[in-house]
Amino acid sequence: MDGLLSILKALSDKNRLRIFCALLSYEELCACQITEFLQVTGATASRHLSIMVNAGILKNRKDGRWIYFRLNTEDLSLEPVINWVKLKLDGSNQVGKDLKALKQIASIPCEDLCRKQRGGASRPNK
Amino acid sequence: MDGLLSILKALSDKNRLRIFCALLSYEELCACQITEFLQVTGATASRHLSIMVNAGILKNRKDGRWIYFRLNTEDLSLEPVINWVKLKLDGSNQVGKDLKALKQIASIPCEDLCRKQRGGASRPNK
DNA sequence: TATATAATTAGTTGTTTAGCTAATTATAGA
DNA sequence: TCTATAATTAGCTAAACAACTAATTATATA
Repeated sequence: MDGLLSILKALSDKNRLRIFCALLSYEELCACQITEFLQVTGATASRHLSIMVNAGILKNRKDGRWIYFRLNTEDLSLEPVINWVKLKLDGSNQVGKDLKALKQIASIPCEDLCRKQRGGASRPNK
Repeated sequence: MDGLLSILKALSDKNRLRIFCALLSYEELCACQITEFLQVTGATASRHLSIMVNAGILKNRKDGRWIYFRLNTEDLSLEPVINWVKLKLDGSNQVGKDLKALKQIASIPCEDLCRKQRGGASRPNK
């Protein structure tokens, strides 16, 4: 029961549910992309992601300085909840807006995105 | 998305998840039976139940002084989550203990149960 | 009609949690 | 090897929430 509870708690926060939905459409997303997507600090995004990883919902992989997150599709017992969320959020206004924003964010290389996040211009200005 | 979130929040509390599971095995349960089951005050049980009713997970019906709660099986979009929870909690130790306790509680008439809860003996002692 | 009582609602308290900034860790590249 | 930097962790604050007791509401029965 505790395992199920940790999954339910991981999904019962709006920002984490938005991450979950984003990863229904994107194979994987970098921490910096999720930070940009949620419009929170990197520390906050990182905490949300670690809650979801600890609950077994997400997996991650490291690629140099970047860490990419994806749904833990290896756990087949997550399939029903994935389908349920898809069913419930079909046509959702919020999801529509989020996917639109993600399309833009995913088109920016992580390097540029991170530069922007630390306050620089969106392109090197030398 | 807000509707889904309210369902997830309603299920992401241990006592409420226990109520949900109890109602997977019992067609309906009275507020006083759930109070006894959770071992909390009636006020606390009532609050949990109203959160679940507001989320659309439960329905209730009044029968005199007693109010009975049941899963809202009319909402077919709840089916996937019901099946998921069943799958996840199959063989759960907690559920086993709860069902055992419920068997005892459900065998007591509400009248006797309520008398016991307000501090009286389990049977009229006149 | 008056009293007893099941349930809910109001009000309070302690705990959990989401967000932030600052500090730390780990990796890439000069 | 040293510096820059992406991510995480630590520490803090404000908001959300679960539990309790007390007050209120609605129903049954003497």
